[in-house]
Amino acid sequence: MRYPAAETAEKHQRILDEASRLFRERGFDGVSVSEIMKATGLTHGPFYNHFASKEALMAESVAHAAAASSAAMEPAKHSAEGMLDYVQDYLSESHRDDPGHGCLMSALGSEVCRVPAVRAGFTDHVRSSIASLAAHFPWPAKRHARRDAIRMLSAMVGAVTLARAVDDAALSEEILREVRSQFK
Amino acid sequence: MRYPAAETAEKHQRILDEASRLFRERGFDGVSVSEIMKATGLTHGPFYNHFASKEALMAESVAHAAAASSAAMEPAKHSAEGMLDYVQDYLSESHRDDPGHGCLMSALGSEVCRVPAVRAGFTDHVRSSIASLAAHFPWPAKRHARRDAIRMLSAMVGAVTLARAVDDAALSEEILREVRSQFK
DNA sequence: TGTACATCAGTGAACGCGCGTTCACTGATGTAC
DNA sequence: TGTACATCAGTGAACGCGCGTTCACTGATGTAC
Repeated sequence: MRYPAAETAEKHQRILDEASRLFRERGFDGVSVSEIMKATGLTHGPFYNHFASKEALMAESVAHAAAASSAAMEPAKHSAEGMLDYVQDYLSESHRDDPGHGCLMSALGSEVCRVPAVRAGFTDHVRSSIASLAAHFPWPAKRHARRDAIRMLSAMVGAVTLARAVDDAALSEEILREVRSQFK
Repeated sequence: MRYPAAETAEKHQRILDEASRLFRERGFDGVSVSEIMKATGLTHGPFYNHFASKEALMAESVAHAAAASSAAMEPAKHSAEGMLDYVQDYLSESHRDDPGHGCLMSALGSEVCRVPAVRAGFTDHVRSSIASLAAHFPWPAKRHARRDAIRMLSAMVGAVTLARAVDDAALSEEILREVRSQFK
């Protein structure tokens, strides 16, 4: 049956919300189109009314998660303390334990290079993350801000990735703690 | 038909060689059992003479790649220059472009937490990588060696992961270069 | 304003495909005598 | 040393399953008059 026009756009957003969460939690291959549609409360059929293919959804989901991530960082940019807290939260146990609502780069980092369709959106996100950290983090030397932002982002992404992968709670916490204290 | 006993053990090793290369290149879900067996020059049938399941192969492959990685680092441990070169090579374009023979952590980092069977072997590898870096890298302050090793490893894994994911050659090289110069 | 009809998002059965896994069979090797 | 037979890694067809994707159909909504 035909549905009110407004609902269609809203459903598109809901599919993206669920897809970007599930992809981050389970990886691109770990979630089926049916599961994503079920999570939005629909059957799998109308998926192709919204997206050309699963790969197209992956690409839009990455861009969607990137936009959400950037929006979440926005308030922190207004103060040095905000940026320090942002980095500390990034390296927290609660971020480690909630990949579905967390950073794209640490959740899907090693998969992105194998999915051509998502690389462009991912690259934009890396670029804007570096730029935001460089511009707003309270660096001791502004002249090296970009260089230092790249180093910090690498350490953040690596630390959260390793902290999630490791199955020893003490080691996982040690990794987060030691990288956290590097940027305090 | 029955085959010479010596060949069996050798084939087991060849399967592990190919599997650990292919998993690093394409991810756990990106390679089928048939492809791995074909790469070793066999049909897929005898796979189950060697391994209980694909998941068991993943676990052995991770341990196999970890052992190879540790062996490759061994000669570097004998001198400060060796360790400095090791880290520079890790952060090189050639390592970035050859995940199949490179570091487990940057190739499969974000997938490991979703495959319970491989986490133990992966954790051992993280632990031994931290210990080796802490013990042999020429740190300015030995007292903080372990802390500094954790920070360096996080940055190395994050940098190579991002450098591979990004589809902009200049940005990819910039990431590697800036993290390389941090440890020179 | 009321009626007739075209639209199109959602339904759910169905498609082909490749996956991990199983199995009856083969036949050179290793072993018992 | 020679012969008879058990072993078992490799073969390749086949299994069920879940995947991404398609499609004929439904029926409330939006539109033309």
